[in-house]
Amino acid sequence: MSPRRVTLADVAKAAGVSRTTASLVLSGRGRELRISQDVEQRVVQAANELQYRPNIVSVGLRTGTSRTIGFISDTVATSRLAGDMIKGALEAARERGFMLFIGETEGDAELERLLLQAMHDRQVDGLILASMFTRTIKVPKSITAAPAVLLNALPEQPTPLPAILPDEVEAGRRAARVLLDAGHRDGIHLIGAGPGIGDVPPESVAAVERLVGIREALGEAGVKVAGGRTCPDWQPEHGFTATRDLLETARPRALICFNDRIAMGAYQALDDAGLKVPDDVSVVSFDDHPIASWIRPRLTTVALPHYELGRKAVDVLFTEIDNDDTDPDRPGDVHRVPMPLRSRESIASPSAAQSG
Amino acid sequence: MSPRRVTLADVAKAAGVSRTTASLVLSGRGRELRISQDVEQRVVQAANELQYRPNIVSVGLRTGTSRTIGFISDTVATSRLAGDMIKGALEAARERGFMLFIGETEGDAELERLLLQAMHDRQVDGLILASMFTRTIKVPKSITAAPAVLLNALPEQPTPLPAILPDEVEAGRRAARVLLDAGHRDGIHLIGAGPGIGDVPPESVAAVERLVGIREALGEAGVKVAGGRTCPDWQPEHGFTATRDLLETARPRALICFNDRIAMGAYQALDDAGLKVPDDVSVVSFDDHPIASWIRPRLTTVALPHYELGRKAVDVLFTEIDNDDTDPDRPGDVHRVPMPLRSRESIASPSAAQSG
DNA sequence: CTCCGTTGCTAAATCGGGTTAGCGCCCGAT
DNA sequence: ATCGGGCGCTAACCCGATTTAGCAACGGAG
Repeated sequence: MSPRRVTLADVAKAAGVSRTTASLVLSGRGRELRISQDVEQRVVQAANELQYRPNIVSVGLRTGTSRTIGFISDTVATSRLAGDMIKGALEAARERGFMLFIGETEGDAELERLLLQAMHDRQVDGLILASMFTRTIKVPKSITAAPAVLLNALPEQPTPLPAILPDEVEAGRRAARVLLDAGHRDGIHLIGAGPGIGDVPPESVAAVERLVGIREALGEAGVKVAGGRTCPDWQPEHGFTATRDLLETARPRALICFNDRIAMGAYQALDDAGLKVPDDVSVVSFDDHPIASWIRPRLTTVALPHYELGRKAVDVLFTEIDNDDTDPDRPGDVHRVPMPLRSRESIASPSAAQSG
Repeated sequence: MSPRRVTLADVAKAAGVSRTTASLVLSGRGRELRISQDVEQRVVQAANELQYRPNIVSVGLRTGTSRTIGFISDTVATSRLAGDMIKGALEAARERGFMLFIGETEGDAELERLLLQAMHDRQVDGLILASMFTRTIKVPKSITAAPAVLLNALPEQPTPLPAILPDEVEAGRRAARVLLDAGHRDGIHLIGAGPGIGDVPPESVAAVERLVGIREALGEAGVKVAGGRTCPDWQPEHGFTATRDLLETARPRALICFNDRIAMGAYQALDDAGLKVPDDVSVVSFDDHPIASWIRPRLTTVALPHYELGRKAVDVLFTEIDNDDTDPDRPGDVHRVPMPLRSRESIASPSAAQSG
């Protein structure tokens, strides 16, 4: 096919030295092993002229490394979420000269096992186990063959693996504070979870933590949640029905929607009821999904930092790779990545209208 | 760290044979090379008991392959588009025991060069060069080091690389036919491109081809496009302003929007003007973005088959890998993947109202 | 009895690097 | 003249597989 790759032997021959010498010079150990300036220069020049690049496969065989990390997620296709997370991981890895293997388990444990095997067979230097929505996962035990971190997930059983998660509690506080700052005190309703601390969809870490943050911040201001409705699935249609049902019995002044898709449904229900956002009802939400800036008025929302999560996962993974002396009994650190507020036009001060 | 991997030497020792024999048996060449049943059985059993898995890095060094393909795209983070494309490629690759390297160029030629290098250094068996929106790209010449295909992209200069693209012309015809079938003859306006064949955003293959298909299908039915407005960028806000401007001078009966985000903006403008979809105005669009089923009424749209595109790219790539005898002067085949219609609720027969 | 061919297996080379042990040379000290 | 030691470099082995070339044992033909 193409002209054979340039090998170290070619460089050595061109420079008139042994492969050993060429290897020492090019791996930067020439100085410490007293290779002469003259030889060093000849080797470097030969390498440049021949455009030599070391074959990473060969290096991998000798050293057991591959300059590669594996990114295993339950799905890569849900919204742009996955894309941004992968992008962050990709860039952080590239900065260190590492490539990314992508794998998708679709929640299938057997597939996950095969994928881990395939990655180990390729001698990955580390693994990222990612979930596309924040939740607890069962960590496969074969994971211990290489350093690993959990991304957007917490282990069901205690493990020494570090976890990288969005700071959902603080996000909840932030959403609540936006309403408080605008002057809201009454008629604050939740759509997607709540009002009680137990009213959350199963397995959703995000729901629990956001709810905790919301209740904390409101509580500190002496404000009570007026009501809340749990949605079985956080999709627009459920946001719509939950809000429509709410409007039959109450006149909310502000809605905290548990994600942007729910908020979109809420917008539709408010519109049907002839209520204007933000003049009649303020709306704040979570995620910063692309639609948040497509719907009108544009939605104020607390953003999931997907890109940063991906970067952070790689950063933490590299510290794991570097100090290999981790205590297998100490549970892994949990790293929280801040969720920034995106202020848009869906919040206003409560008018002098009726409360609910 | 972990107990050393089981190697072929371990299996050979356990079976009481040489590494050569073990290798022959396990690679299925035992029969042809007259290894006895007895020995074959001992080797297979030893391999199973020790849970032997060949080290792909080592195989790679010897054979020059890696059971890995590289997926290089301009960006992986735009909408779920990329995710589905990657997912399709991922599954098709996995079915053959291959893994996927992911890389992102961000449109930077230098980054692309480095990425290609990094992949060649890892001896990828093939490459997929993907674009996140259908367009023409400049093919880097170092690509020839391995079999490659273009995904969602056409080469600027003729190359022997095959290309995999959505069948946009047929999609255009399909969109037009939906309206014709519903009885529309007058007041059909285009939003995003047209009405003339040259009225398209630069570099957008999709715009040109969709427009061609639309004009063909309408022309065959003896129907003329009532008007069209080009959008500089296919985002909701531009769909909104284009539609708002249109409504100042015309009363359309049907809109063909060039993508779903534009259609979303069009919905907003129609709503502002007090026009109902689909009773006053029918709307058909392209892409089947998630929002198409979130907005109300749900949008009839001709779907981009991202998942299928990804699969197809891998399929075509493997035929390239298998017959290595490609003529470097013959231009590569162009494979078109059908774009299926998603019928929803945004189309109705034209009412007896005024035409525009 | 010798020669030859088949059968069943293995030694050794190979891929492309990294790493260890050590070789030859020159210089200064004894 | 001899010895010791630093200097500058290289031979040889290693990683874990595949593949080529070939060896030993056996049986049948001449």
